[in-house]
Amino acid sequence: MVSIKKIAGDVGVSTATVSNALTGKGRVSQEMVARIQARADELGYRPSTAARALKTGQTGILGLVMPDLTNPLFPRIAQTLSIAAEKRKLGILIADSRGSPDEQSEALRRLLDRGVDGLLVVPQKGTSPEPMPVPIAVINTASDPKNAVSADHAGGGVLVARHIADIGHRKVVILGGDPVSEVQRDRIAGIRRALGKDIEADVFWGDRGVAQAVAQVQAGATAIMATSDLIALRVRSELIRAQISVPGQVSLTGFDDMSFAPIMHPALTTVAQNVDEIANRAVEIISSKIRGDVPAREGETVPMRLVIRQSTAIPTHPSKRRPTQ
Amino acid sequence: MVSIKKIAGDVGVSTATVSNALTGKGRVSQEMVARIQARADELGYRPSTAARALKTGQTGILGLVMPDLTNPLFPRIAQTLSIAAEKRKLGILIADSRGSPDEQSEALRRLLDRGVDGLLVVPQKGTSPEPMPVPIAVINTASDPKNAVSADHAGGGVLVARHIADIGHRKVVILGGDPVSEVQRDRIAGIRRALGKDIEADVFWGDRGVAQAVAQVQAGATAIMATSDLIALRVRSELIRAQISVPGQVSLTGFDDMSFAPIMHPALTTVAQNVDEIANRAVEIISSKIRGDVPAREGETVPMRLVIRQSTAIPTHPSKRRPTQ
DNA sequence: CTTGCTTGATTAATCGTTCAAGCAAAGGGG
DNA sequence: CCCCTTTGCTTGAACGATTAATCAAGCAAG
Repeated sequence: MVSIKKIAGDVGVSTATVSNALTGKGRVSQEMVARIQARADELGYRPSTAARALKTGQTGILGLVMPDLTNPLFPRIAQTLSIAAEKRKLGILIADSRGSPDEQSEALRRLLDRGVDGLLVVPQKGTSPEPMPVPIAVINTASDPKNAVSADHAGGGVLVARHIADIGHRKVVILGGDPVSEVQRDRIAGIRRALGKDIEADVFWGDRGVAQAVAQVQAGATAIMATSDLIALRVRSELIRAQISVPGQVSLTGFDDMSFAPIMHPALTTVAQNVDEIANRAVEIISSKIRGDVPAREGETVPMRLVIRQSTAIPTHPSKRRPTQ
Repeated sequence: MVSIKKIAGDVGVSTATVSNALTGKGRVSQEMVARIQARADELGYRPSTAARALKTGQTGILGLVMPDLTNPLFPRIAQTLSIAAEKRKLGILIADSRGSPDEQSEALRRLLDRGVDGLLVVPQKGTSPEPMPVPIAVINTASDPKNAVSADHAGGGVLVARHIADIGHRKVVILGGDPVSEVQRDRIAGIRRALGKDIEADVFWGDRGVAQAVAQVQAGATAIMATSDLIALRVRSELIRAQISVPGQVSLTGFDDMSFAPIMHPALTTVAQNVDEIANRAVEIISSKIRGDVPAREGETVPMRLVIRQSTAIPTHPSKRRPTQ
């Protein structure tokens, strides 16, 4: 390994000067900087992150904790996060909290032991991580806007609900996966708010809810609004089994615009998160906190985007349609 | 931050003794070890990874490079990898090579700069990473078995093909996504081998291939074997549009057992990778190389598993069935 | 009583970098 | 001609651990 010392020896200066020249900090003449740079390049010098970390107390590494790396949204988050982090010369160390809050704390501890400079946390359903010795950015917790960046889940709910209302549905089913999830509760809250009281809406949850939703369609509901594409796909299967066509007899919507949403049949109308924006803001928050600045736009929510595809349509049976005002 | 020095001062010994006591290396009396341990626990001592890394030259961090973090298989790989690594007290730093071989090299370089002890690489389609200054484990390259661990893609092909043959199909379509991918070529090779020459099989590729496959079904093919669940789902949509039922008129198979495979309709027959096994072996290879041992079972391939669901069935039309011998 | 071995601890160097403090030379102002 | 400031570089300590070398003491054997 070629160190600063080697370069110093070759060029005939002290190590401090080399350090200064390379980092652009102290006072070094233009000419000297050039000579040192040149030699460094020749030797293929790479600074030792370990030494630097030891001296400065900063590793340049961010820890990323996800509730379950198996989460279908994880790839996109991880990717954008890693790109955003890289721009700021930060690395990302991953940890999996495997479903349990205890494991989440464990994961955080492990990351801290590794000396991360900051933490990016997508918290376990229903938990909010305790205060940490390093800056932390919480992703997608709806409730607590402090140092958190989240999609506007309620706003997303409003978007789909309005779409469904606009095209004339008046009896719908809302289908959630797990009532523990704040995110899903927020989405539902948004949906209900936008539906208003003109429109009849039942809320069902989980696997049992899927069956209930189908039954409700047979009882006259014309739209099913799922809080996740995964749930929507499950419903879709049940609907086929029950010989109910989409969007002919019932409209179907999801959330998150997962990989399969555009290629399933019919292509699913859904609400997409602006993952890029979220990831960038999260990293931005963290890195400004690390620098000691006050992060801008902290706590602001990121708007979602309605993606209208083929799974939603005007209710066929005129009697079920809402009269246009 | 509490350091070894603080503990040494408190207990009244030298830092060397503390280091020895805590790591269990040199010669320290039982009693002294206990006292030091106790004090360390009281103070909540955490060794500085930076200092250790600087001195020993080992960071305890593995770099993970994936061709595209958006890959639907990534979550499972990342999760198992991170668990496997953690067992061996290793961390995982991620990097994304964003589709291009150049970016892949870039990503590798960045990880090396961060001082990783080893590299886990899922290579870009059609590339194999050049020799590296640290141990490397290549995941899912079919061709070069050297320090690589891969699913037995060809074997997986054999499995589905045999299944399809067994239930009596005799005219089938094989549908690939991208001919550049060695993995997909291997899968197809396995399929063809197992089909033998009794069975008529056409191979199509990409988006255009989807349409061709559907046409071929209309011309009498009774099964479509896709090299990925994603492609299978796409075909499924086209089949619905063409009013062709699955598995009634055509059987459909995929690869990889992705999240949506069990919940789409009909549930997809597919071939699953043993992701756990692959990840564990990869980490095992790396960590034994780091320790300087010769890794066991290097280059061996990991068997795939056929998951039979509802998308495959005996061809309905007797004339299209293969006569049972 | 001397020699030699074992045990349990210490000393001091080292990893590669950063950074405050210091210092010599040059230049400018009075 | 002297003093002060600026420039450009050096000195040396420090970060927190590891580790080879050393050493004192205790004990057994001869």
